[in-house]
Amino acid sequence: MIVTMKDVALRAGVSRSAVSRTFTEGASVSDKTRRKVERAARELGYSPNALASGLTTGRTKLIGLVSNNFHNPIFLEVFDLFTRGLQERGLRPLLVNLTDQTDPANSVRMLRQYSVDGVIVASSTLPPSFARAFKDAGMPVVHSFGRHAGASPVHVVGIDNVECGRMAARTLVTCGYRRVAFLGGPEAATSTQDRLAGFMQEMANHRGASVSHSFAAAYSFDAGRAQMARLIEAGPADAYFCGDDVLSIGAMSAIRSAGLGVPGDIGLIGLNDMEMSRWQNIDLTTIHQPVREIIGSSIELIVSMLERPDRHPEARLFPCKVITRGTLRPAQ
Amino acid sequence: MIVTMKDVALRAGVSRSAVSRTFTEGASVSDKTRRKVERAARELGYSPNALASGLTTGRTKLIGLVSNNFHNPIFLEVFDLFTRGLQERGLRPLLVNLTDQTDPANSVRMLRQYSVDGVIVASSTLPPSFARAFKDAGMPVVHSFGRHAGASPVHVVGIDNVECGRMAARTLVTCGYRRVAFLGGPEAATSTQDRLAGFMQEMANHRGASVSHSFAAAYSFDAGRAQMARLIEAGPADAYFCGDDVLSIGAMSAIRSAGLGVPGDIGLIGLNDMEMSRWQNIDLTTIHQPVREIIGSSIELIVSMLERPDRHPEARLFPCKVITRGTLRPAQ
DNA sequence: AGCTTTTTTGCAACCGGTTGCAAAATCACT
DNA sequence: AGTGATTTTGCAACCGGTTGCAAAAAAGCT
Repeated sequence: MIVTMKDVALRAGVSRSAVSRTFTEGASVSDKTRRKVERAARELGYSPNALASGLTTGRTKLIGLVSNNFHNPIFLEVFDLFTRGLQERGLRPLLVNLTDQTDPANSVRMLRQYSVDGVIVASSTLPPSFARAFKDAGMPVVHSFGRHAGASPVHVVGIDNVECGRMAARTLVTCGYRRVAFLGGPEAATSTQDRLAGFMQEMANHRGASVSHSFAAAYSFDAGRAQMARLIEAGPADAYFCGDDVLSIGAMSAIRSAGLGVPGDIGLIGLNDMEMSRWQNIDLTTIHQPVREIIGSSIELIVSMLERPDRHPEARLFPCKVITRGTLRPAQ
Repeated sequence: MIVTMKDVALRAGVSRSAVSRTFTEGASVSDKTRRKVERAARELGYSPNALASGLTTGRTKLIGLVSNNFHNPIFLEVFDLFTRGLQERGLRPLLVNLTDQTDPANSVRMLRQYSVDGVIVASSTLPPSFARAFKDAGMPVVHSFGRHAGASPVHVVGIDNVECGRMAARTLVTCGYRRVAFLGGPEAATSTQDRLAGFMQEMANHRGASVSHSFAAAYSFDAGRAQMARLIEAGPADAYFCGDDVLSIGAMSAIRSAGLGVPGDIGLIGLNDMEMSRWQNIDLTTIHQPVREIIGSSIELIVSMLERPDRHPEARLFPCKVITRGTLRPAQ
């Protein structure tokens, strides 16, 4: 059934080594035998078994793509870009879906069993320890959308969440809001903590303003809606910086359900600039995160790690910018 | 660095075979040696290499997950459910992102190189020939969200698109619309063709009504918006059955931008019932597609194919139902 | 042509596992 | 203890490739 190099060698009248060499970049083969082999391979429909070759070379061209964000619409774009980018470089994404219960050790073992060449952790909510677990197991790792924590032992590619918090605060102040608040994602998420920190830091420069904060249970529509409903009940602020776009949309829904208007009664600014934020019936003012650049850079990093696994870990942070749409009143 | 069965064998004072048998279900090992081996394995942090074992057993536990729908929000849920479901059964999804240019032969070769145990094609727009290419290459295949075409040579799990077309037509008629139309996805997509056929078929029973149809360039917000803008320009129908939910939302956006109302001036019914369709600022009446059941069934099928690869191909179609929300006027 | 240098080639060992087979060990029984 | 049946074990060959090494072939030179 399955055609191996032995079959090709036989048909081409050469040794198995010759076949192997024909299919390995930069190996020494004469044009004559290469042609013979290629012809035989074509006739037999042969293509080398990546797994078998990975066994000896130690290179499987498999990259673990680890994530726990399977509910945030922005991750559809993330998966698209990652899979495309990896494919273009001849790499294969092995997808790992981390549910809340999964033990890091478990995924580490799993990816080691498949001897992946590297791991991309794509998540803004996983703690840094997660990426480190892979590194400790000896695999090249890049943490995309991760937190840049002091001297991280692994590569981190993402945005400066603290700065985003400041940016949101400045924007709200510029629009003349006085009673502002942060409606964060899950309290434990590093991204939430950082955005809050930046937000508070910047607001501290504006003594006249009143600032508060609270957290939604998840980065999700329902969580945003529920939390905003609670806030309205208790007497809401004038404007909210929401942990991300889905959360913002949930909040918007709660506001409208309460008979209030956006931005008339309450202003909103999100973070991510996911595709649907520009949909006309959403039209969310938000902070744009350069997803494409982050992913491109992550892939570039993991590829370079394949050659130099000991490459010194670095943090690559990309600047974000405010996209003004219709959920904040105009700047004064 | 990497610990192999030889190391474990040495440490446990047994042969390599003994180690192998300890880790293979149902092999003959005495409790005594099993314990010795397990202890040594634990101390060394050993876990067997899935690729090496796949080489001899012919089972890699890798499943190719092939899709081209990386822009439709419903596919985030699809990927989530597939990866979870496969993981739970000890299988690993190898993701393949088909761009428009990719040649079927190419992906077939690629997946053969990694000797995947099976392939799940998850797409409503790919022609049946695509799934067949994998089957012809000798891999177990399931086409999820595919078309049930007469005697398909591969397993198909999905919905009856023709019946959905009829269902949409009946719903519009029941609501009293007289000038109705189908706003399809890409004309070439099998799902579009089938939905159109069913829609026309059912409308043929209602001679008083006027029916028309047109197609959007893709199942996307922009395509839906653009096409609806064109339709409004030319004088729109009273209600539209849209190819899917994203398309509907795009259409809705165009309608509102034109100063018209939904469902006041134009009614809309979508298909998919993706998560955001129930978001309060969208609130789309749509036909629910039982994604969870389709995926569960697909996985069950592919798993059963692992044991009996020659299993006779079947079509599993799940019933859909109309979810009434706010984009059609109430039934009369 | 004869010699040296360079390129190409096949052999054989190896990657990390699995498995048929026969020998060794254990068990059950008289 | 001795016998036969049953279980456990290690050997060795294999899965589909790669690669160091030395021999063979080709190329370059006088």
